[in-house]
Amino acid sequence: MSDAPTAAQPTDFIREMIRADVAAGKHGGKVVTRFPPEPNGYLHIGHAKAICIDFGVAKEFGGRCHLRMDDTNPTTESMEYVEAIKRDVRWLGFDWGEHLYFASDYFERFYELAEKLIMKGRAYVCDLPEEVFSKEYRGTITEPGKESPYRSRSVEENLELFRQMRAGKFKDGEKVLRAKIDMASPNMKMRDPPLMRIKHAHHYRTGDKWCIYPLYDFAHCLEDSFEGVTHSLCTLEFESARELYDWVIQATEVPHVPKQTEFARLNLTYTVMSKRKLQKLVEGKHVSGWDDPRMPTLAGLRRRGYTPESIRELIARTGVAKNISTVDVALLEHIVREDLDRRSPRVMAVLRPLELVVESWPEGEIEELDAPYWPAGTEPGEDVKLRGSRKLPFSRVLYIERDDFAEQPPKGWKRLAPGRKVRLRHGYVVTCAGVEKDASGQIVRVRATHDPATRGGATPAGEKVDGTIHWVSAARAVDVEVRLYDRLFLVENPGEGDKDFLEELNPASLTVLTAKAEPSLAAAKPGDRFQLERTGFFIVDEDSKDGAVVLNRTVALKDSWQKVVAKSEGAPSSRDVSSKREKEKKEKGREAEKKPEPAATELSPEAARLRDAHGLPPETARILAQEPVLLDLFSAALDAPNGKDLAKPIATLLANDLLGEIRARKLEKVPFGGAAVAELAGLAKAETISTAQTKIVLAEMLATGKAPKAIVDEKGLAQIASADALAPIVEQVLAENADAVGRYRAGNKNVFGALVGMVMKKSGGRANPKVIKELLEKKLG
RNA sequence: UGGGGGAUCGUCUAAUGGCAGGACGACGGAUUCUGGCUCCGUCUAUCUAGGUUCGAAUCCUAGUCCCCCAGCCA
Repeated sequence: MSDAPTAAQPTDFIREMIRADVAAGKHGGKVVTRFPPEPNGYLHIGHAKAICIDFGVAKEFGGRCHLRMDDTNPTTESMEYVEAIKRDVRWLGFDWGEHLYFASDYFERFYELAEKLIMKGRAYVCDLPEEVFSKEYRGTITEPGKESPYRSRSVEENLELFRQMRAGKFKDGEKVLRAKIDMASPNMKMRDPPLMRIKHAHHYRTGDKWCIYPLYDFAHCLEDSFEGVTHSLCTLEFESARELYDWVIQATEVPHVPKQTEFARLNLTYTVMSKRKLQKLVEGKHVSGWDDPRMPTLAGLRRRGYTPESIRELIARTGVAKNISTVDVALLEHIVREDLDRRSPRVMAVLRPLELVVESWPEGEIEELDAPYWPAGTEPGEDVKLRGSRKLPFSRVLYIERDDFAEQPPKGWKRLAPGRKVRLRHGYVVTCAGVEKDASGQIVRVRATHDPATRGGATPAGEKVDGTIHWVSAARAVDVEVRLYDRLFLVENPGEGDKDFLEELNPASLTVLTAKAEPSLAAAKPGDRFQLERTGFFIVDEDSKDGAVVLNRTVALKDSWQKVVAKSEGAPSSRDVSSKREKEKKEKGREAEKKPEPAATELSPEAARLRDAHGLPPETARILAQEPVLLDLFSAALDAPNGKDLAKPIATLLANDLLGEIRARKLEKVPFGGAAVAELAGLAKAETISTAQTKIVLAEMLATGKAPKAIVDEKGLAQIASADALAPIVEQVLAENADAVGRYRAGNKNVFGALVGMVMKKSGGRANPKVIKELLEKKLG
């Protein structure tokens, strides 16, 4: 993390794409990204993912990343949020340099481009009220919409009306500027989407200068273009907006063309991430504010004691992909413990005190013991201030944790109990001599005697203790407020199904205690971090005042004893339950899938004819019959000299290898004829080339239209089938991969394929796999 | 349902026709002046069904399930 060397450079589909773009010299090899929040709320850990990706890739490719406030909606935004966003991005560890931008600075340019669209006849002023357009004109996902009666207004009229819109002649919603695209588009976003709307509202930056404001789909792509953004990275829900993004760029004829790419947003278990839900938590006073330490906001996480390094590490470890996923918060907790372990000096505090009287210790005597801040073997990070050790007062009356004493200890108990001997950490070994109870039977005091030979907690050779517990001197303890934070919700996915997420709040997400702490803690300042031994990692809260320290628990220590206790109580953890449920659901789904018997699909007459005439597998026949391009090629190929004998390989070649290409590129014809296909099939049949090579040749044919034989000669693809030629390569591979050979001999038969592959690679893909196999089998016995 | 995306251990993710790998987690053990840290071991996966191939998570076909889009929010 902070000073640990980062593991391998992260790689993912976005970085791969950018690497390819740079290699191809797109945008002169430059990379410009942007992080574009709307300043209408606080950033949360989901935004952190976008920030890490946007700033991270820019840095990795030697480019730059802009921080841009996407402030096109005057009614929701404010300067307070702008400042909060800047603070949080900086805290996370990123720097935008001079590149801070505001969409609101581009309002005039948006307006000019809107007029341009009107003049090109690609936008119009529409008078339809919102609900009318939505109900009567937009259509539905299955039915096309119909055109607005205002769609055919003249350029002059549109221009005049649009200027009046700007001049404030109309009320909110009375008119809107629409793109003139296609009311029948299968993509709802393309059905004449609104570009500029009327809003008589004060904007926090432009004041009352404007009463028309651009909408996201019009503004965002242009902002990217204006700023020279090359890669506009956003989350998955904008996938269907990409077509419109490209339309606006093309229609406005802006010189710079950015490209949008989408990735999956970050979700975490046991929390909510949507702005709407977070707002409800704040407004409903379920939390103390946007920076409540239980909130997934960056401000909340910071106050909770999470480090920016730990958050960046979470993003790095969870990766970038397009799968919609929910990361287990246990991973974040693991990462922050790992990080805090090196940042947090160890001190002691007793959260739920129980008096322990050391009867063998003289009344009134206090001894200062030396206690190291760091356990042996733990290397503190560079930026920690507290090193070495501090003094710990030992006295006759101490406090220990109530949980560390049991009158009737359960099996496996490693703490104090009558007659048991434990080490008081850095203190003395004590033996429990008895308990005192009040009238109600409550334990109020534990009595013990100490062993003077164990000063500092040392145990003479051979001596065993039942365990080690933490403690503080009652005479010298300082009171500190301890805020124990736990997960905000009881369930992994709050609000899942039709549940109300507020009913799934964890009532015990905050416990406030007055703890007894060792005296050194009195000097703690806000931001200081500690590990309270055997309890958890804590940070000193900003609410602390002189003499009144407040500690927030960032994360508890792992507690394997608690797990034992929970298990003996027989309560399955919620995780077990939910994963079990998942599994059942999955199995059910599979059963349901299996039920319908594979109905023998009826072949069309044409497909049946192909199957019968050439002995084709039904599936292949069906594909040929329904794809005219393939069918033409097939019949032409049959007319080639050896075509009739190759009917089946030709058919599979077409249906299996060519079909995908045709569909992917939406080709209506290919640059070669049936004879070429027959020739290719012939080459494969004669084992002049291998099946894998067939695909390479086919791709080349598609690209250049050259004849198969010519391509094989030109690229030197002809197969090597001679054992004499291949034997040395096989020998070499075996010699270089002794470990793989070992695994094969040990029983991992899959290694065989890998060895074939290695020989293949060494031969430039030209070796005949059947011959390789024979050679390998002979060698490996 | 039209369009656009996605499906790999319980979770997240890798493998770009050639040994299904890593991390978290769970379980067991070693070590320990924190039931922490550290170390060792074990567990668990390619949505289904066909096809192509010497070889398929990856290519082809058909299906299943999940997500997004019908704000004048972003």
